[in-house]
Amino acid sequence: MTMPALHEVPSTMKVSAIPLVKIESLKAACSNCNLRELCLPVGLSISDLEQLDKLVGTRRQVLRGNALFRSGDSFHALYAVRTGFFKTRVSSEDGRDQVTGFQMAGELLGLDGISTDRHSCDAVALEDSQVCVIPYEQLESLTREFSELQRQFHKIMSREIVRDHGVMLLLGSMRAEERLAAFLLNLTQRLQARGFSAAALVLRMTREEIGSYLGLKLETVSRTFSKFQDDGILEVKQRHLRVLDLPSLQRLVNNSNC
Amino acid sequence: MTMPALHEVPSTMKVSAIPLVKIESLKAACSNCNLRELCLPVGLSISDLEQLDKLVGTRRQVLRGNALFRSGDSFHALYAVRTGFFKTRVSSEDGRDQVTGFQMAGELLGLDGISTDRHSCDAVALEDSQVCVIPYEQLESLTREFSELQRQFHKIMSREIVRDHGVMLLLGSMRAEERLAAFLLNLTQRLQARGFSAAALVLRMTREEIGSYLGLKLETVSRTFSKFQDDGILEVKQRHLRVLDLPSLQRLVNNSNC
DNA sequence: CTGCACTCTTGACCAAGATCAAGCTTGGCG
DNA sequence: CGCCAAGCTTGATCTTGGTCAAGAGTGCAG
Repeated sequence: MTMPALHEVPSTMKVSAIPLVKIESLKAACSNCNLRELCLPVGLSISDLEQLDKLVGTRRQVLRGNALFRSGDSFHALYAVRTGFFKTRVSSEDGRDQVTGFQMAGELLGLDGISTDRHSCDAVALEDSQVCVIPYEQLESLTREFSELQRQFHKIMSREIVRDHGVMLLLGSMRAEERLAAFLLNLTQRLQARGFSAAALVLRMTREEIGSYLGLKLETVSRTFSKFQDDGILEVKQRHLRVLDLPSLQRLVNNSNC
Repeated sequence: MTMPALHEVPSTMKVSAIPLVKIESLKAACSNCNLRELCLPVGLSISDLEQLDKLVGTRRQVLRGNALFRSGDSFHALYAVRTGFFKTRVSSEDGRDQVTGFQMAGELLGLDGISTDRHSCDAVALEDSQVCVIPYEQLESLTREFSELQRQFHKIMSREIVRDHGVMLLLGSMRAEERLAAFLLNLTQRLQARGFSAAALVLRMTREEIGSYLGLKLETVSRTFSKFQDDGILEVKQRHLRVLDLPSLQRLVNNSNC
Protein backbone atom coordinates (compact mmCIF):
# COMPACT_ATOMS: atom_id res chain seq x y z
CA MET A 1 0.00 0.00 0.00
CA THR A 2 1.36 3.41 -0.87
CA MET A 3 0.16 6.44 0.98
CA PRO A 4 0.62 9.77 -0.67
CA ALA A 5 3.87 11.37 0.40
CA LEU A 6 3.66 14.67 2.18
CA HIS A 7 5.28 16.47 -0.67
CA GLU A 8 4.23 14.52 -3.62
CA VAL A 9 3.36 17.35 -5.94
CA PRO A 10 -0.25 17.40 -7.05
CA SER A 11 -0.73 17.46 -10.80
CA THR A 12 -1.77 21.09 -10.85
CA MET A 13 1.57 22.06 -9.40
CA LYS A 14 3.88 19.63 -11.17
CA VAL A 15 7.27 21.06 -12.02
CA SER A 16 9.57 19.94 -14.76
CA ALA A 17 12.31 17.61 -13.66
CA ILE A 18 15.49 19.38 -12.67
CA PRO A 19 18.91 17.87 -13.31
CA LEU A 20 20.59 17.41 -9.97
CA VAL A 21 24.07 18.22 -11.21
CA LYS A 22 25.25 21.78 -11.51
CA ILE A 23 22.15 23.03 -9.83
CA GLU A 24 24.03 26.07 -8.57
CA SER A 25 24.08 27.40 -12.10
CA LEU A 26 20.37 27.03 -12.63
CA LYS A 27 18.59 30.33 -12.84
CA ALA A 28 15.48 30.52 -10.78
CA ALA A 29 12.54 32.36 -12.29
CA CYS A 30 9.86 33.56 -9.95
CA SER A 31 7.64 34.54 -12.82
CA ASN A 32 7.33 30.90 -13.87
CA CYS A 33 7.36 29.40 -10.42
CA ASN A 34 4.26 27.57 -9.32
CA LEU A 35 4.86 28.84 -5.78
CA ARG A 36 4.55 32.48 -6.67
CA GLU A 37 1.20 32.77 -4.96
CA LEU A 38 2.69 31.59 -1.67
CA CYS A 39 6.17 33.04 -1.72
CA LEU A 40 7.84 36.42 -1.93
CA PRO A 41 6.14 37.40 -5.23
CA VAL A 42 2.62 37.58 -3.78
CA GLY A 43 0.79 40.55 -5.21
CA LEU A 44 3.52 41.64 -7.59
CA SER A 45 2.75 42.86 -11.10
CA ILE A 46 4.27 41.15 -14.12
CA SER A 47 6.90 43.84 -14.48
CA ASP A 48 7.85 43.69 -10.82
CA LEU A 49 8.10 39.94 -11.15
CA GLU A 50 10.61 40.32 -13.92
CA GLN A 51 12.74 42.46 -11.65
CA LEU A 52 12.56 39.78 -9.02
CA ASP A 53 13.74 37.22 -11.54
CA LYS A 54 16.97 39.18 -11.89
CA LEU A 55 17.46 39.10 -8.16
CA VAL A 56 16.76 35.48 -7.37
CA GLY A 57 19.88 34.14 -8.90
CA THR A 58 20.52 30.53 -8.15
CA ARG A 59 19.07 27.51 -6.54
CA ARG A 60 20.84 25.43 -4.01
CA GLN A 61 20.26 21.83 -3.09
CA VAL A 62 20.42 20.71 0.53
CA LEU A 63 20.41 17.01 1.23
CA ARG A 64 18.49 15.51 4.08
CA GLY A 65 20.23 16.06 7.40
CA ASN A 66 22.45 18.86 6.11
CA ALA A 67 22.30 22.46 7.25
CA LEU A 68 21.43 25.29 4.89
CA PHE A 69 23.05 27.62 7.41
CA ARG A 70 24.12 27.40 11.02
CA SER A 71 24.05 29.71 13.97
CA GLY A 72 27.09 31.97 13.73
CA ASP A 73 27.39 31.76 9.93
CA SER A 74 27.65 35.17 8.36
CA PHE A 75 24.46 36.30 6.70
CA HIS A 76 24.28 37.06 2.99
CA ALA A 77 21.01 35.78 1.65
CA LEU A 78 17.49 34.73 2.39
CA TYR A 79 16.25 31.40 1.09
CA ALA A 80 12.87 30.48 -0.27
CA VAL A 81 12.04 26.79 0.06
CA ARG A 82 11.30 25.49 -3.41
CA THR A 83 10.92 21.82 -2.66
CA GLY A 84 11.44 19.83 0.51
CA PHE A 85 11.14 20.51 4.18
CA PHE A 86 13.27 22.23 6.83
CA LYS A 87 13.41 22.74 10.55
CA THR A 88 14.97 25.74 12.29
CA ARG A 89 16.55 25.35 15.68
CA VAL A 90 18.12 27.59 18.31
CA SER A 91 20.52 26.40 20.98
CA SER A 92 21.46 27.68 24.40
CA GLU A 93 25.06 27.71 25.65
CA ASP A 94 24.55 24.56 27.66
CA GLY A 95 23.54 22.55 24.63
CA ARG A 96 19.79 22.35 24.96
CA ASP A 97 18.02 23.19 21.79
CA GLN A 98 14.59 24.17 20.68
CA VAL A 99 13.00 23.69 17.27
CA THR A 100 11.53 27.09 16.37
CA GLY A 101 9.71 26.10 13.22
CA PHE A 102 9.18 23.80 10.27
CA GLN A 103 9.30 25.31 6.79
CA MET A 104 7.77 24.00 3.60
CA ALA A 105 7.57 25.10 -0.03
CA GLY A 106 7.14 28.83 -0.47
CA GLU A 107 8.34 29.76 3.00
CA LEU A 108 11.31 31.99 3.69
CA LEU A 109 14.38 31.06 5.74
CA GLY A 110 17.09 33.28 7.16
CA LEU A 111 15.25 36.38 8.40
CA ASP A 112 17.00 35.91 11.75
CA GLY A 113 20.32 36.85 10.15
CA ILE A 114 19.38 40.42 9.28
CA SER A 115 19.64 41.73 12.81
CA THR A 116 23.33 41.06 13.42
CA ASP A 117 24.62 40.00 9.99
CA ARG A 118 25.05 36.53 11.43
CA HIS A 119 22.55 33.73 11.58
CA SER A 120 21.24 32.99 15.04
CA CYS A 121 19.70 29.61 14.31
CA ASP A 122 20.38 26.46 12.31
CA ALA A 123 18.25 25.54 9.31
CA VAL A 124 18.38 21.79 8.62
CA ALA A 125 16.78 19.92 5.74
CA LEU A 126 14.46 17.12 6.90
CA GLU A 127 14.36 15.74 3.38
CA ASP A 128 16.32 16.41 0.21
CA SER A 129 15.37 19.98 -0.61
CA GLN A 130 15.96 22.87 -2.95
CA VAL A 131 15.96 26.53 -2.07
CA CYS A 132 16.08 29.71 -4.15
CA VAL A 133 18.90 31.99 -3.04
CA ILE A 134 17.90 35.63 -2.56
CA PRO A 135 20.99 37.79 -2.03
CA TYR A 136 20.03 40.18 0.73
CA GLU A 137 21.92 43.29 -0.39
CA GLN A 138 20.19 43.08 -3.74
CA LEU A 139 16.81 42.46 -2.18
CA GLU A 140 17.24 45.60 -0.10
CA SER A 141 17.99 47.73 -3.16
CA LEU A 142 15.16 46.21 -5.12
CA THR A 143 12.67 46.87 -2.34
CA ARG A 144 13.75 50.51 -2.41
CA GLU A 145 12.70 50.67 -6.04
CA PHE A 146 9.56 48.59 -6.00
CA SER A 147 7.13 49.47 -3.30
CA GLU A 148 4.95 46.41 -3.84
CA LEU A 149 7.92 44.15 -3.25
CA GLN A 150 8.84 46.21 -0.21
CA ARG A 151 5.34 45.88 1.15
CA GLN A 152 5.32 42.14 0.63
CA PHE A 153 8.70 41.70 2.25
CA HIS A 154 7.64 43.64 5.31
CA LYS A 155 4.45 41.61 5.53
CA ILE A 156 6.46 38.40 5.49
CA MET A 157 8.67 39.57 8.35
CA SER A 158 5.67 40.74 10.32
CA ARG A 159 3.88 37.45 9.69
CA GLU A 160 6.86 35.64 11.16
CA ILE A 161 6.56 37.77 14.30
CA VAL A 162 2.85 37.02 14.56
CA ARG A 163 3.50 33.32 14.05
CA ASP A 164 6.10 33.35 16.80
CA HIS A 165 3.59 34.96 19.16
CA GLY A 166 1.20 32.13 18.41
CA VAL A 167 3.88 29.60 19.32
CA MET A 168 4.49 31.48 22.57
CA LEU A 169 0.79 31.22 23.37
CA LEU A 170 0.97 27.51 22.68
CA LEU A 171 4.10 26.94 24.76
CA GLY A 172 3.00 29.19 27.58
CA SER A 173 -0.57 28.18 28.12
CA MET A 174 -1.63 24.95 26.40
CA ARG A 175 -1.58 21.39 27.63
CA ALA A 176 0.02 18.53 25.73
CA GLU A 177 -3.08 17.46 23.80
CA GLU A 178 -3.91 21.00 22.83
CA ARG A 179 -0.38 21.63 21.62
CA LEU A 180 -0.32 18.57 19.43
CA ALA A 181 -3.77 19.33 18.06
CA ALA A 182 -2.73 22.90 17.24
CA PHE A 183 0.40 21.62 15.56
CA LEU A 184 -1.53 19.15 13.42
CA LEU A 185 -4.12 21.72 12.42
CA ASN A 186 -1.43 24.16 11.41
CA LEU A 187 0.34 21.49 9.34
CA THR A 188 -2.79 20.40 7.52
CA GLN A 189 -3.77 23.99 6.77
CA ARG A 190 -0.40 24.73 5.24
CA LEU A 191 -0.50 21.52 3.23
CA GLN A 192 -3.98 22.32 2.02
CA ALA A 193 -2.82 25.78 0.88
CA ARG A 194 -0.30 23.92 -1.27
CA GLY A 195 -2.89 21.71 -2.86
CA PHE A 196 -2.47 18.61 -0.73
CA SER A 197 -5.11 16.67 1.07
CA ALA A 198 -5.77 17.93 4.57
CA ALA A 199 -6.70 14.44 5.71
CA ALA A 200 -3.69 12.30 4.87
CA LEU A 201 -0.18 13.38 5.56
CA VAL A 202 3.30 12.05 6.16
CA LEU A 203 5.36 13.66 8.87
CA ARG A 204 8.83 14.65 7.83
CA MET A 205 10.08 14.99 11.40
CA THR A 206 10.66 12.64 14.33
CA ARG A 207 8.65 12.55 17.55
CA GLU A 208 11.61 14.17 19.21
CA GLU A 209 11.58 17.11 16.80
CA ILE A 210 7.85 17.58 17.24
CA GLY A 211 8.41 17.43 20.99
CA SER A 212 11.14 20.00 20.87
CA TYR A 213 8.92 22.35 18.88
CA LEU A 214 6.00 21.86 21.27
CA GLY A 215 7.99 21.88 24.50
CA LEU A 216 7.23 18.20 25.21
CA LYS A 217 9.28 15.03 25.52
CA LEU A 218 9.12 12.52 22.68
CA GLU A 219 7.34 9.98 24.91
CA THR A 220 4.58 12.48 25.56
CA VAL A 221 4.20 13.14 21.84
CA SER A 222 4.00 9.41 21.20
CA ARG A 223 1.47 8.84 23.98
CA THR A 224 -0.66 11.72 22.76
CA PHE A 225 -0.67 10.35 19.21
CA SER A 226 -1.80 7.02 20.67
CA LYS A 227 -4.53 8.70 22.65
CA PHE A 228 -5.79 10.54 19.56
CA GLN A 229 -5.85 7.20 17.79
CA ASP A 230 -7.78 5.54 20.65
CA ASP A 231 -10.23 8.43 20.57
CA GLY A 232 -10.82 7.96 16.85
CA ILE A 233 -9.42 11.37 15.98
CA LEU A 234 -6.38 10.13 14.09
CA GLU A 235 -5.05 7.07 12.41
CA VAL A 236 -1.36 6.83 13.24
CA LYS A 237 1.07 4.48 11.49
CA GLN A 238 4.51 5.72 12.38
CA ARG A 239 4.83 8.92 10.37
CA HIS A 240 1.73 8.32 8.28
CA LEU A 241 -1.26 10.14 9.66
CA ARG A 242 -4.87 10.29 8.67
CA VAL A 243 -7.14 12.85 10.24
CA LEU A 244 -10.45 11.13 10.96
CA ASP A 245 -12.16 13.75 13.07
CA LEU A 246 -11.12 17.29 12.23
CA PRO A 247 -13.81 18.97 14.36
CA SER A 248 -12.51 17.20 17.46
CA LEU A 249 -9.04 18.52 16.80
CA GLN A 250 -10.43 22.01 16.40
CA ARG A 251 -12.41 21.67 19.59
CA LEU A 252 -9.30 20.61 21.45
CA VAL A 253 -7.53 23.80 20.41
CA ASN A 254 -10.31 26.32 20.83
CA ASN A 255 -12.35 25.07 23.67
CA SER A 256 -9.64 23.55 25.64
CA ASN A 257 -10.81 24.07 29.20
CA CYS A 258 -13.79 21.74 28.71
CA MET B 1 13.48 55.22 52.39
CA THR B 2 13.15 55.79 48.69
CA MET B 3 14.41 53.24 46.24
CA PRO B 4 15.19 54.49 42.74
CA ALA B 5 12.21 54.01 40.47
CA LEU B 6 12.68 51.76 37.50
CA HIS B 7 12.40 54.64 35.13
CA GLU B 8 13.72 57.53 37.04
CA VAL B 9 15.81 59.17 34.36
CA PRO B 10 19.50 59.31 35.17
CA SER B 11 21.00 62.77 34.96
CA THR B 12 22.83 62.07 31.71
CA MET B 13 19.51 61.39 29.98
CA LYS B 14 17.30 63.99 31.58
CA VAL B 15 14.67 65.46 29.29
CA SER B 16 13.03 68.82 29.56
CA ALA B 17 9.66 68.76 31.25
CA ILE B 18 6.77 68.25 28.87
CA PRO B 19 3.39 69.87 29.41
CA LEU B 20 0.84 67.08 29.68
CA VAL B 21 -1.94 68.99 28.00
CA LYS B 22 -2.29 68.97 24.25
CA ILE B 23 0.47 66.45 23.95
CA GLU B 24 -0.96 65.26 20.65
CA SER B 25 0.19 68.48 19.07
CA LEU B 26 3.74 68.23 20.33
CA LYS B 27 6.22 67.55 17.57
CA ALA B 28 8.63 64.79 18.33
CA ALA B 29 12.21 65.32 17.23
CA CYS B 30 14.40 62.24 16.92
CA SER B 31 17.47 64.39 16.35
CA ASN B 32 17.19 65.82 19.86
CA CYS B 33 15.90 62.69 21.54
CA ASN B 34 18.11 61.13 24.18
CA LEU B 35 16.90 57.72 23.05
CA ARG B 36 18.27 58.02 19.54
CA GLU B 37 21.05 55.53 20.27
CA LEU B 38 18.51 52.86 21.24
CA CYS B 39 15.61 53.54 18.96
CA LEU B 40 14.86 53.69 15.26
CA PRO B 41 17.54 56.34 14.54
CA VAL B 42 20.51 54.08 15.37
CA GLY B 43 23.28 54.65 12.87
CA LEU B 44 21.61 57.43 10.94
CA SER B 45 23.53 60.45 9.72
CA ILE B 46 22.51 63.96 10.77
CA SER B 47 20.76 64.55 7.47
CA ASP B 48 18.86 61.27 7.62
CA LEU B 49 17.83 62.15 11.15
CA GLU B 50 16.29 65.37 9.93
CA GLN B 51 14.20 63.38 7.48
CA LEU B 52 13.06 61.14 10.29
CA ASP B 53 12.03 64.22 12.29
CA LYS B 54 9.56 65.06 9.54
CA LEU B 55 8.10 61.59 9.75
CA VAL B 56 7.71 61.13 13.47
CA GLY B 57 4.89 63.54 13.87
CA THR B 58 3.26 63.44 17.21
CA ARG B 59 3.50 61.96 20.62
CA ARG B 60 0.71 60.21 22.36
CA GLN B 61 0.16 59.68 26.01
CA VAL B 62 -1.18 56.39 27.31
CA LEU B 63 -2.23 56.21 30.93
CA ARG B 64 -1.51 53.20 33.08
CA GLY B 65 -3.89 50.36 32.34
CA ASN B 66 -4.97 51.73 28.97
CA ALA B 67 -4.29 50.10 25.63
CA LEU B 68 -2.20 51.79 22.97
CA PHE B 69 -3.85 49.44 20.49
CA ARG B 70 -5.85 46.23 20.69
CA SER B 71 -6.02 43.06 18.68
CA GLY B 72 -8.28 43.71 15.71
CA ASP B 73 -7.62 47.46 15.55
CA SER B 74 -6.65 48.59 12.09
CA PHE B 75 -2.99 49.28 11.69
CA HIS B 76 -1.67 52.70 10.74
CA ALA B 77 1.44 53.41 12.73
CA LEU B 78 4.30 52.01 14.72
CA TYR B 79 5.03 53.44 18.14
CA ALA B 80 8.35 54.07 19.82
CA VAL B 81 8.19 54.06 23.59
CA ARG B 82 9.50 57.41 24.77
CA THR B 83 8.79 57.08 28.48
CA GLY B 84 7.01 54.42 30.47
CA PHE B 85 6.51 50.72 30.17
CA PHE B 86 4.21 48.42 28.16
CA LYS B 87 3.23 44.81 27.90
CA THR B 88 2.02 43.08 24.73
CA ARG B 89 -0.44 40.24 24.97
CA VAL B 90 -2.06 37.77 22.59
CA SER B 91 -5.30 35.93 23.28
CA SER B 92 -6.76 32.68 22.06
CA GLU B 93 -10.43 32.29 21.18
CA ASP B 94 -11.23 30.67 24.48
CA GLY B 95 -9.96 33.63 26.45
CA ARG B 96 -6.59 32.46 27.65
CA ASP B 97 -3.91 34.98 27.07
CA GLN B 98 -0.19 35.13 26.95
CA VAL B 99 2.08 38.11 27.56
CA THR B 100 4.49 38.16 24.62
CA GLY B 101 6.80 40.92 25.80
CA PHE B 102 7.52 43.95 27.94
CA GLN B 103 8.66 47.12 26.20
CA MET B 104 10.61 50.01 27.64
CA ALA B 105 12.00 53.32 26.37
CA GLY B 106 13.39 53.15 22.84
CA GLU B 107 11.58 49.94 21.89
CA LEU B 108 9.13 49.67 19.04
CA LEU B 109 5.51 48.55 19.29
CA GLY B 110 3.12 47.52 16.55
CA LEU B 111 5.23 45.46 14.14
CA ASP B 112 2.60 42.71 14.36
CA GLY B 113 0.14 44.92 12.50
CA ILE B 114 2.07 45.04 9.24
CA SER B 115 1.20 41.51 8.17
CA THR B 116 -2.57 41.88 7.91
CA ASP B 117 -3.11 45.65 8.34
CA ARG B 118 -4.70 44.82 11.68
CA HIS B 119 -3.05 44.47 15.03
CA SER B 120 -2.90 40.93 16.32
CA CYS B 121 -2.06 41.73 19.94
CA ASP B 122 -2.89 44.23 22.65
CA ALA B 123 -0.34 46.76 23.86
CA VAL B 124 -1.15 47.95 27.38
CA ALA B 125 0.68 50.61 29.39
CA LEU B 126 1.89 49.33 32.76
CA GLU B 127 2.58 52.89 33.87
CA ASP B 128 1.72 56.30 32.48
CA SER B 129 3.66 56.40 29.25
CA GLN B 130 4.39 58.39 26.15
CA VAL B 131 5.01 57.05 22.68
CA CYS B 132 6.17 58.66 19.44
CA VAL B 133 3.77 57.93 16.60
CA ILE B 134 5.43 56.73 13.39
CA PRO B 135 2.89 56.66 10.56
CA TYR B 136 3.63 53.46 8.68
CA GLU B 137 2.88 54.56 5.11
CA GLN B 138 5.30 57.40 5.53
CA LEU B 139 7.93 55.20 7.11
CA GLU B 140 7.71 52.88 4.12
CA SER B 141 8.31 55.70 1.66
CA LEU B 142 11.11 57.15 3.71
CA THR B 143 12.88 53.80 3.92
CA ARG B 144 12.73 53.64 0.13
CA GLU B 145 14.72 56.86 -0.01
CA PHE B 146 17.15 56.36 2.83
CA SER B 147 18.93 53.06 2.80
CA GLU B 148 20.39 53.50 6.26
CA LEU B 149 16.93 53.92 7.71
CA GLN B 150 15.75 50.93 5.72
CA ARG B 151 18.61 48.84 7.04
CA GLN B 152 17.89 49.87 10.60
CA PHE B 153 14.20 49.14 10.26
CA HIS B 154 14.85 45.68 8.90
CA LYS B 155 17.30 45.00 11.69
CA ILE B 156 14.69 45.95 14.25
CA MET B 157 12.14 43.54 12.75
CA SER B 158 14.72 40.78 12.55
CA ARG B 159 15.79 41.43 16.14
CA GLU B 160 12.21 40.95 17.21
CA ILE B 161 12.16 37.56 15.46
CA VAL B 162 15.40 36.55 17.16
CA ARG B 163 14.06 37.71 20.52
CA ASP B 164 10.92 35.64 20.02
CA HIS B 165 13.04 32.57 19.29
CA GLY B 166 14.80 33.13 22.58
CA VAL B 167 11.47 33.22 24.38
CA MET B 168 10.48 29.96 22.67
CA LEU B 169 13.68 28.36 23.93
CA LEU B 170 12.84 29.58 27.40
CA LEU B 171 9.25 28.37 27.28
CA GLY B 172 10.06 25.09 25.61
CA SER B 173 13.04 23.89 27.55
CA MET B 174 13.72 25.73 30.80
CA ARG B 175 12.54 25.04 34.31
CA ALA B 176 10.88 27.64 36.51
CA GLU B 177 14.02 28.93 38.21
CA GLU B 178 15.86 29.18 34.94
CA ARG B 179 13.01 31.07 33.34
CA LEU B 180 12.82 33.63 36.10
CA ALA B 181 16.60 34.02 36.16
CA ALA B 182 16.66 34.57 32.39
CA PHE B 183 13.86 37.10 32.69
CA LEU B 184 15.66 39.04 35.41
CA LEU B 185 18.95 39.04 33.54
CA ASN B 186 17.22 40.32 30.41
CA LEU B 187 15.51 43.09 32.37
CA THR B 188 18.67 44.24 34.10
CA GLN B 189 20.61 44.25 30.85
CA ARG B 190 18.03 46.42 29.17
CA LEU B 191 17.91 48.78 32.13
CA GLN B 192 21.66 49.00 32.14
CA ALA B 193 21.67 49.89 28.46
CA ARG B 194 19.46 52.82 29.44
CA GLY B 195 21.80 54.05 32.12
CA PHE B 196 20.12 52.53 35.15
CA SER B 197 21.68 50.43 37.82
CA ALA B 198 21.66 46.72 37.04
CA ALA B 199 21.44 45.89 40.73
CA ALA B 200 18.33 47.71 41.95
CA LEU B 201 15.10 47.70 40.03
CA VAL B 202 11.39 48.14 40.46
CA LEU B 203 9.13 45.78 38.59
CA ARG B 204 6.37 47.45 36.66
CA MET B 205 4.34 44.26 36.26
CA THR B 206 2.50 41.89 38.58
CA ARG B 207 3.55 38.35 39.43
CA GLU B 208 0.70 37.20 37.23
CA GLU B 209 2.03 39.11 34.22
CA ILE B 210 5.53 37.76 34.78
CA GLY B 211 4.00 34.31 35.06
CA SER B 212 2.06 34.71 31.85
CA TYR B 213 5.20 35.79 30.01
CA LEU B 214 7.21 32.87 31.44
CA GLY B 215 4.52 30.21 31.14
CA LEU B 216 4.18 29.86 34.91
CA LYS B 217 1.45 30.49 37.48
CA LEU B 218 1.73 33.51 39.72
CA GLU B 219 2.23 31.32 42.79
CA THR B 220 5.23 29.70 41.15
CA VAL B 221 6.71 33.10 40.33
CA SER B 222 6.21 34.18 43.94
CA ARG B 223 7.72 30.99 45.33
CA THR B 224 10.70 31.27 43.03
CA PHE B 225 11.32 34.86 44.10
CA SER B 226 11.23 33.66 47.70
CA LYS B 227 13.65 30.87 46.94
CA PHE B 228 16.07 33.29 45.27
CA GLN B 229 15.81 35.45 48.36
CA ASP B 230 16.49 32.50 50.67
CA ASP B 231 19.48 31.58 48.54
CA GLY B 232 20.89 35.08 48.85
CA ILE B 233 20.58 35.78 45.14
CA LEU B 234 17.94 38.50 45.39
CA GLU B 235 16.44 40.85 47.89
CA VAL B 236 12.70 40.94 47.22
CA LYS B 237 10.34 43.52 48.72
CA GLN B 238 7.17 43.31 46.71
CA ARG B 239 8.16 44.87 43.39
CA HIS B 240 11.44 46.26 44.62
CA LEU B 241 14.30 43.96 43.74
CA ARG B 242 17.99 44.07 44.45
CA VAL B 243 20.29 41.65 42.70
CA LEU B 244 22.80 40.43 45.26
CA ASP B 245 24.46 37.61 43.34
CA LEU B 246 24.52 38.18 39.61
CA PRO B 247 26.89 35.26 38.83
CA SER B 248 24.44 32.84 40.42
CA LEU B 249 21.67 34.11 38.21
CA GLN B 250 23.88 33.69 35.17
CA ARG B 251 24.84 30.20 36.26
CA LEU B 252 21.19 29.29 36.61
CA VAL B 253 20.54 30.26 33.01
CA ASN B 254 23.62 28.86 31.32
CA ASN B 255 24.51 25.81 33.26
CA SER B 256 21.10 24.75 34.18
CA ASN B 257 21.41 21.00 34.26
CA CYS B 258 23.76 21.12 37.26
C1' DC C 1 -8.25 57.14 59.68
C1' DT C 2 -10.72 53.03 58.00
C1' DG C 3 -12.14 49.75 54.83
C1' DC C 4 -11.84 47.47 50.69
C1' DA C 5 -9.68 45.78 46.60
C1' DC C 6 -5.73 44.14 44.75
C1' DT C 7 -1.52 41.85 45.05
C1' DC C 8 1.53 38.85 47.12
C1' DT C 9 3.02 34.90 50.11
C1' DT C 10 2.79 30.41 51.90
C1' DG C 11 1.05 25.75 52.87
C1' DA C 12 -1.13 21.29 51.61
C1' DC C 13 -2.26 18.48 48.14
C1' DC C 14 -2.67 16.91 43.29
C1' DA C 15 -1.87 15.85 38.45
C1' DA C 16 0.41 16.42 34.02
C1' DG C 17 4.15 15.31 32.03
C1' DA C 18 9.18 13.85 32.73
C1' DT C 19 12.16 10.11 33.51
C1' DC C 20 13.66 5.49 33.35
C1' DA C 21 13.31 1.19 31.29
C1' DA C 22 12.07 -2.48 28.19
C1' DG C 23 10.71 -4.10 24.01
C1' DC C 24 8.87 -3.45 19.24
C1' DT C 25 8.93 -1.76 14.21
C1' DT C 26 11.18 -0.30 10.16
C1' DG C 27 14.56 0.29 6.82
C1' DG C 28 19.27 0.26 5.21
C1' DC C 29 23.28 -2.56 4.46
C1' DG C 30 26.71 -6.20 4.55
C1' DC D 1 18.42 -12.74 4.06
C1' DG D 2 19.46 -11.32 8.66
C1' DC D 3 21.51 -7.78 11.54
C1' DC D 4 21.79 -3.40 13.44
C1' DA D 5 20.63 1.33 14.34
C1' DA D 6 17.24 4.63 14.65
C1' DG D 7 12.91 5.67 15.87
C1' DC D 8 8.63 4.54 18.17
C1' DT D 9 5.49 2.64 21.82
C1' DT D 10 4.20 1.50 26.36
C1' DG D 11 4.51 0.76 31.35
C1' DA D 12 5.99 2.14 36.11
C1' DT D 13 7.39 5.64 38.92
C1' DC D 14 8.81 10.30 40.22
C1' DT D 15 9.00 15.39 40.16
C1' DT D 16 7.80 19.88 39.02
C1' DG D 17 4.75 23.03 38.98
C1' DG D 18 -0.40 23.60 39.17
C1' DT D 19 -4.50 24.06 42.12
C1' DC D 20 -6.95 25.35 46.07
C1' DA D 21 -7.09 27.87 50.17
C1' DA D 22 -6.01 31.07 53.82
C1' DG D 23 -4.10 35.08 55.27
C1' DA D 24 -0.89 39.22 55.11
C1' DG D 25 0.77 43.61 53.06
C1' DT D 26 -0.22 47.92 50.44
C1' DG D 27 -2.51 51.73 48.66
C1' DC D 28 -6.39 54.29 47.33
C1' DA D 29 -11.15 56.22 48.23
C1' DG D 30 -14.39 57.81 51.19
